[in-house]
Amino acid sequence: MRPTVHDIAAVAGVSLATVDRVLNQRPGVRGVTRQRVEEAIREIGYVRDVAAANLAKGRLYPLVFILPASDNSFMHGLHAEVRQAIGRASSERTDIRIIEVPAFVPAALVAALDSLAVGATAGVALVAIDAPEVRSAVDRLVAAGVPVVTLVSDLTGTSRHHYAGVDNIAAGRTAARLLGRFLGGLEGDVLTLAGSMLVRDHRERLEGFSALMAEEFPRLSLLPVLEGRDDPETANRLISDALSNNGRIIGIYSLGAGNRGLIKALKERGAQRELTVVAHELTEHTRAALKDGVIDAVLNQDAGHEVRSAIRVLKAHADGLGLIAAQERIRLDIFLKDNLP
Amino acid sequence: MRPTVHDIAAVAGVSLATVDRVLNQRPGVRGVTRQRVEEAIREIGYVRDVAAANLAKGRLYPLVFILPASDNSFMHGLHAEVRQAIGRASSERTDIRIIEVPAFVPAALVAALDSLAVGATAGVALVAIDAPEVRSAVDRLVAAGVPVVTLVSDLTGTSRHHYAGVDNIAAGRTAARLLGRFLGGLEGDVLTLAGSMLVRDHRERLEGFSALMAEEFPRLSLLPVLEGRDDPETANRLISDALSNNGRIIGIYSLGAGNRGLIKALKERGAQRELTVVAHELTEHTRAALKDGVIDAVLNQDAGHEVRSAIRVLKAHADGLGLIAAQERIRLDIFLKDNLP
DNA sequence: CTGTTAGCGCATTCAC
DNA sequence: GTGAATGCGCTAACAG
Repeated sequence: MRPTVHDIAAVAGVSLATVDRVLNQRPGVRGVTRQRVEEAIREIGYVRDVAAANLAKGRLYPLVFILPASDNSFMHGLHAEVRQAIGRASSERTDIRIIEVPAFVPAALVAALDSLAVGATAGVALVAIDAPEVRSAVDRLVAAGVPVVTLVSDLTGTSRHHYAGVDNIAAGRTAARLLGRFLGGLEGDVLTLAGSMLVRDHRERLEGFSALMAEEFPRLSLLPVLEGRDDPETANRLISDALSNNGRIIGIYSLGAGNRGLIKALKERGAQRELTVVAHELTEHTRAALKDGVIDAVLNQDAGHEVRSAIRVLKAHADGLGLIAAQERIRLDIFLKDNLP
Repeated sequence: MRPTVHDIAAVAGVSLATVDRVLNQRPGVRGVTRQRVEEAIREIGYVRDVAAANLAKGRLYPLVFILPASDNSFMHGLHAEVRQAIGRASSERTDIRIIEVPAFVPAALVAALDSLAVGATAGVALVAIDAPEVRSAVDRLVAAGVPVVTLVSDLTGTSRHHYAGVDNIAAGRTAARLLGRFLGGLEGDVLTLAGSMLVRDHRERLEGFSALMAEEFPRLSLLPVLEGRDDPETANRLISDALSNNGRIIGIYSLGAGNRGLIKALKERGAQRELTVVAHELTEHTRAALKDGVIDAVLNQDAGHEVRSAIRVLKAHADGLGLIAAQERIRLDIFLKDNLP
């Protein structure tokens, strides 16, 4: 049988209360006594039973998810995953609240972060915007002792504890290799469509894509990036115009959301053009386009995994526990029409 | 506050013991009383606190993993993941035992399955061999009330509760499309290397690969499958011979393990031949080969995920709980040299 | 058949 | 500073 607090108490020759004080680093124990208890703990190899502790404490984890109110399928999916997590709240001892903020507006994000009552929240997950004021707001929160996890888009150079999302530079490079190899030895122009260069994930994808393209596929030349604000309408217009004005385009990398608009534009061109297309995020739209052959590959991040991971990480951090690193790594999923889930 | 057994007892006007009997479907309760309790449960929306229940029971989950003693990196990795799970045993209330059996020997697997003391084991995970005697042994175990999960390779047509592994037909199709597209419009022969047609996963991969090749890449013709028994030496010899004897080979699909031998053969040929290669399972060998450009893509199943999933599923089944389906889906990972973990 | 009671491992009052 | 006692939600003897 695995040792308990009673065993510690017996070995150290103190009472349960004292053991507990030491375990939870609370004051009111003489240095010598503390030493004795800590030695006993090490000696018998005690490890705390978290489940029992949580039961006794009636512990709840009040978590906050700050999500952008973007009207695209990926963000809808992310919202849905958080709501599903809310549905599991009782069995996971979590109490999750969603704060919606306008997309791409740093001030709104800062306001949301600052609104959080420190002490009343055990952890925060946010889809970060890469702006200085957001950085400071995050740092303030962390300094106040609140665990913070970035979701989908990271915020480097801050003290956030963890990033639950894919490696976007690797994503860009992967997209470039797929596009380059799928195009064989062809020569022509490649179009890139982003949401906004304000968010780090999009910038990084573009960076990785451009770098590998330059290194390995010199016969393909990159057109200046288009910014569609992850909005289907805008994306549609931008792509349509570009295809009309440039007959040399043979490949497209859509690295943001709002692919509905892209797909519409591609379908309108129809069989006129043989294009190879790589897009991000598996949604009902990209899935259908993949099946139809309108899109050749979809790179994806599993929103459900990201949300579950963020929760695990925040909880673990809230009570100083360890994690299974491999379990928290968010993979870059590559979908062809053959391996759709 | 969420309702407890006390609330049920109060509403139903019975004692805790009776509530418990109903909750755990134990005898010794009159029909009417049972009804009354069940109604109270529904009325107040009670859900059992599993952690508290396990604490009170001192519950342990004695699980058994039956693994083949194959000498290849993938199986070594799988073993390692199970051992890591054993390291987490105390916090997960599991007691995991590994039974090693010779690879590809149905009788050994059957013996291992039959050796399991029913009642003393809360669940079994096994890398299945697709043979009739194995089927019956699994069915016997399930009939005796032991939850069974197949790992890596499935056993359809049995009553096993769950399969923790990838969709191997989809894997084969995906490999075919990658190879086909990477080869552009080239014409030539494609070689397939399997471990053994005895295991279902290899058969299915080949099936998916052949089907898609025939459908979409008629200019590539498939050579008869080679069986390397997942053994590096054998694989090396088979591949070397094939490459020497046939100059038309332009692509290779290695759908089993033992890739060390394949890679050695490829390196010996060196720059003499421009080959496009897709292999399975990310190991130190395939990873290095991917980086070197010897292999173009690696399809992988995350052994860690498979093991953790098998454990979650067995535990959930052992006490009749639900799962998060998406969390238990084992993805087909596609690795290019750019998105290696 | 049903109820009382004493834990599981830990945290937390409230005395001493 | 330290300890004894009580309870978290649930289960399992043991009585009745």
